[in-house]
Amino acid sequence: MGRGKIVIRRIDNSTNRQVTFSKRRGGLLKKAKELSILCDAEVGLVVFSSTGRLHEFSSTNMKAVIDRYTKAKEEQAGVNATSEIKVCIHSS
Amino acid sequence: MGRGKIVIRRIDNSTNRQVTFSKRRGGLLKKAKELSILCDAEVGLVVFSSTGRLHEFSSTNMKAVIDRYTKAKEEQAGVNATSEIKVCIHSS
DNA sequence: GGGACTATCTATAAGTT
DNA sequence: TAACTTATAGATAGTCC
Repeated sequence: MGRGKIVIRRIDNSTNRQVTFSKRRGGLLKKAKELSILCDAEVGLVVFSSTGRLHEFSSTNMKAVIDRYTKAKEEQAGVNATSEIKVCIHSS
Repeated sequence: MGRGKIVIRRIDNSTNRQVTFSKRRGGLLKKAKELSILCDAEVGLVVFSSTGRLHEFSSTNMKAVIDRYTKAKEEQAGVNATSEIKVCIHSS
């Protein structure tokens, strides 16, 4: 978007990269917030700039999102483990 | 964007909410990826739909992002603790 | 570094099949 | 209901301060 089309690859010029980071980070955080409101979704977004600075958004609080994420992943792993067990039983 | 302007509030109609969620989730994930590439940033994004389904993007891997986030937060807390100690020393 | 501007590109709301 | 289409709102690249 903007005056010219750009290719999605690392911006070499560090000044331009910083400016683009600042603009797009704002846009991304805004859209994350909009999604959470419009669609009643729980969203957690963490961004570290190339200089190591942290920026974040969470619709509730980040710890809650991370905990929920971790649990969801554990459950997924559980399901996979179960299906692997089933596979073992079937193939033996 | 689109044929009409919308207000950012929860979409009541569940069908419309689901359609909008699907579209905007895609857009958000894409922009998160673009930011990470263009600006050499580390990004982690977690989205739970209102029905509880998990969607995610991470520029490296989510565990690494969460660990880095946790450490950054601990350091922030450390800095704050230090300044509070300083305040105590000064005021005593 | 941060705003303001604006031409242009992209995302998407609404409509259609 | 999910795709596909299209008109339009919104994001942003380039620019100047």
